[in-house]
Amino acid sequence: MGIDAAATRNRILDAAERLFGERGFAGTSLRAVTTTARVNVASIYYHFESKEGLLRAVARRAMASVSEERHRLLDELCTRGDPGVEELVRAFVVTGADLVRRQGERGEHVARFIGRVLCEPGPEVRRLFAAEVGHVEGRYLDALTKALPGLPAGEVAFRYRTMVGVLALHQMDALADLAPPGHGDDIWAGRGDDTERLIAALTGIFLAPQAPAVPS
Amino acid sequence: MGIDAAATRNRILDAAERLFGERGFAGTSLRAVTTTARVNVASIYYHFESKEGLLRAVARRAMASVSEERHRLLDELCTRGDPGVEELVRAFVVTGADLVRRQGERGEHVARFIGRVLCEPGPEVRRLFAAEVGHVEGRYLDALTKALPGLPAGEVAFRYRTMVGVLALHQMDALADLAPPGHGDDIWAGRGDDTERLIAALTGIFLAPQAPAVPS
DNA sequence: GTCTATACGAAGATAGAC
DNA sequence: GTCTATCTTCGTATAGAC
Repeated sequence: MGIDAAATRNRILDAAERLFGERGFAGTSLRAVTTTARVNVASIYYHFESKEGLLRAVARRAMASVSEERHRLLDELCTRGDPGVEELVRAFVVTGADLVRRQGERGEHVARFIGRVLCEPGPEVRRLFAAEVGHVEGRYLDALTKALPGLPAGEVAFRYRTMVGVLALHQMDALADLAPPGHGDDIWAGRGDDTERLIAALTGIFLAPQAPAVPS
Repeated sequence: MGIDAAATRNRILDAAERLFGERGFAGTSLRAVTTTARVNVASIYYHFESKEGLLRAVARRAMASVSEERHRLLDELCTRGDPGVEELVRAFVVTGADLVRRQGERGEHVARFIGRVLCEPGPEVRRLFAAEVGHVEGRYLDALTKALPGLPAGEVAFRYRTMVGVLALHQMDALADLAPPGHGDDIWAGRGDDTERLIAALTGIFLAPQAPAVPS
């Protein structure tokens, strides 16, 4: 693969990452991608085989960015001894902002894209996501479990996934839109920097007492 | 509007509710809707003006079902004096299960649909959602604020919306899919009845201490 | 008021020249 | 590797029959 081939591939990935994030997968046509990437429709099929192949490639790249960032933040945190719950949550939440700081605009696209991918398409992509970020997830789960003695690992995992979901929605601004016209505008500004309240709320998830066992 | 016209209308609404919930809005073609509803393509345009009009109609009907259920549960709760945080969260979460119990399969469709609608399309539909369920939201916010003295109304609203988001993801099984192959299958069964752990986690959100003010 | 038939464009995908 | 041309299918929407 020549240098310009790689460049083409990357332009396609960049465009798709942004558009999928903004309009969703089903809502984005390949033609929209090729237009903003200034490439031919056929080149997508050459490089990625199909629209879904493109999605997978974008997803893998985006996850890789996030995973890398998460690993870095976690490493940093662990040099100062076993981190507490809130520190772990903070590191997790801050990843997005950190990505923006390090990668500029692309960081936002990555965050949006991941938010979308997490709730839009079929389960397949979510499972790809799960497989791709498995390593970091494992480290986080271990650290959280250690920080939360008395809470079974299964419970920690459940709450971890809840956190992932909340962060995804937050990253695509889905929560801010829920403010109702009459009641909410004044009591919740929305769109501000909600990082701190987000961290507080998510930490609360982990610190909640264990649910009573259900007979099932 | 004749009796069979209303029947056609309802068949369309039922089909759309289910399909939008399963495949998303952009991912569902009108042809798919008309096929499962056994009606002609034109009848959609006759009854709903456009695809988006159909979405709005489906959304309104679904919200109405949920709102009604929520009001009922909240009424019931308030007859026994001022409810606590956990009781409120439980009533909120249980609505989905209750809807299934009362409406059968349709309850599941409604839940899925609302989950989708909440995170898929543009902000417009989310705002429609917000407007439509505004009344119940107001009552819940009031009750929660009363149950949480010391937590500013804005903070309660933020956390309430976080709860709505988590429930939406949960209702479309988005969270269960995140279990990674190697690590999670054993420690979190997924797909079980997670109602109790969900209630515990969400209650934790509200009981978390307030975040320190951010300079902004 | 409701359905049949169909127009029209856009979508995903491919073959083959360069 | 990249682009042109084209195929097929599907989606939205309408005009007109009943």
